[in-house]
Amino acid sequence: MDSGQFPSDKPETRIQKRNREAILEAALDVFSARGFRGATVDQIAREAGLSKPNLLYYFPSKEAIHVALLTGLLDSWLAPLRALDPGGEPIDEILRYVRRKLEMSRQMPRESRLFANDILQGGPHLADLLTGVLKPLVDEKAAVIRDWVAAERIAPVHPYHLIFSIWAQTQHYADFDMQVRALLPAGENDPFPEAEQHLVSLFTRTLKPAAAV
Amino acid sequence: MDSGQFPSDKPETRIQKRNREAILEAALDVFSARGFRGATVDQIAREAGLSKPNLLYYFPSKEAIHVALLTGLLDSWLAPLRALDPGGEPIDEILRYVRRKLEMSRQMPRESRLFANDILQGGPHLADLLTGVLKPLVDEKAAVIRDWVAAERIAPVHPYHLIFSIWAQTQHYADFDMQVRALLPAGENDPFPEAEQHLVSLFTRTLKPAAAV
DNA sequence: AATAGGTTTGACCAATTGGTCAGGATCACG
DNA sequence: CGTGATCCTGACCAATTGGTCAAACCTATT
Repeated sequence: MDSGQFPSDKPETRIQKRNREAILEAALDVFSARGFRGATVDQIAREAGLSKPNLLYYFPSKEAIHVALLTGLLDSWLAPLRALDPGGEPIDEILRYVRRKLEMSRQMPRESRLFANDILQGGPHLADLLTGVLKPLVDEKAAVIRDWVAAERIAPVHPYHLIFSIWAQTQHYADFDMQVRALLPAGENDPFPEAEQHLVSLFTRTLKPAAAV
Repeated sequence: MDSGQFPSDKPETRIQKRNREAILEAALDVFSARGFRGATVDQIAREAGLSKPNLLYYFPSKEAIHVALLTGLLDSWLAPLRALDPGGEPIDEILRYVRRKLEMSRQMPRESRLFANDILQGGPHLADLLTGVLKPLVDEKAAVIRDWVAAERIAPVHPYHLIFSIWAQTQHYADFDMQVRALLPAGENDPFPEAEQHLVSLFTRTLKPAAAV
């Protein structure tokens, strides 16, 4: 149950770089669309333009590809939360976070579905990463929110559940895209502009403190 | 690509009833935990206490079990939304809906994950049901919300996106349960009471109209 | 051009999986 | 009790799948 992709001491060849990237790109496509078990190594290889044995020359196993993909993507996936600035204006900061997260659902729906697929099934490949790198980050930012509440700069709100609210609603537009488009009236084919308006308004109302003393 | 479970003219025997129920119960367990492709007929059969050929005596195929499960469950899954009463007090009605939906996430997480798994992957078995039965219902209730807004009984809000907000946040506690529990501080092992408080507060603030004239 | 190391492939394998089938066991009912 | 319908099973099958391997093929360096 190794993570694959250990950094060998030898430098990476041009070919290695190109193929590893092609594999991860193809794997993102296939894993996010069909889940870990639903994806086949053959599909990934074909989409990466390689033969199956050749793909397995670069990664020791299907699982290793999946883990390498999750680990490699986690950082950029968490960047918006990292950017939440304790020194900024609370409501601006949180709204910026909401907007960036929604933008990621729009631009990187495959990544969102990739994580969702794994967590939905108990996070067999993600659980460790979650408690290892996500939890400390969330604890840190939850503390920031708690302080903003204590200073009465935003309305009282449970920090962790506020974060869950942001995740749930923004990622919903990536993970459940099919449902969203199926249900929205036919006219508008791009849900995101109205989603942004809606979420900004919802969180503004949720967070604006009661009229100052 | 038949739906299975056509209503035969012959009446159902005791044994048929018992076994069909056992199969669907086992299938709910397995499909919700591993997704359609990740589930095996053998697992379902074992968990239902039957042999694989015996299970296939009751349902013609794995797909038929899945479809029968989804169709059979959809109604009870949508009951809370159906119960939204156009004649009731708007904010009470919506909050009651939020509470019932959250309660379902708590009591029926498997059903939530079952639907989530399918929609996540483009809804191969759910798309038709969605546009067929869910869409009319959502259109109807969105109209109710639109009227409440027009009558200034709740703050201005996009009806469809409000519904998405409710779904996303309540189902989050079922679908992403593993993540929620991994991230929440260790002390509290039951996220739901605080989630309810949080969501009630969030939607109250979102919906309460500006001070009356 | 030789050669050593990196890259690619076709052929293959064992395990798993969805599904079939012929026949045996059991049940309901006259 | 007998008999037809229902219920159940072991053995089997074809297809798919993750992974291996020896040999062939490139490519960079001397």
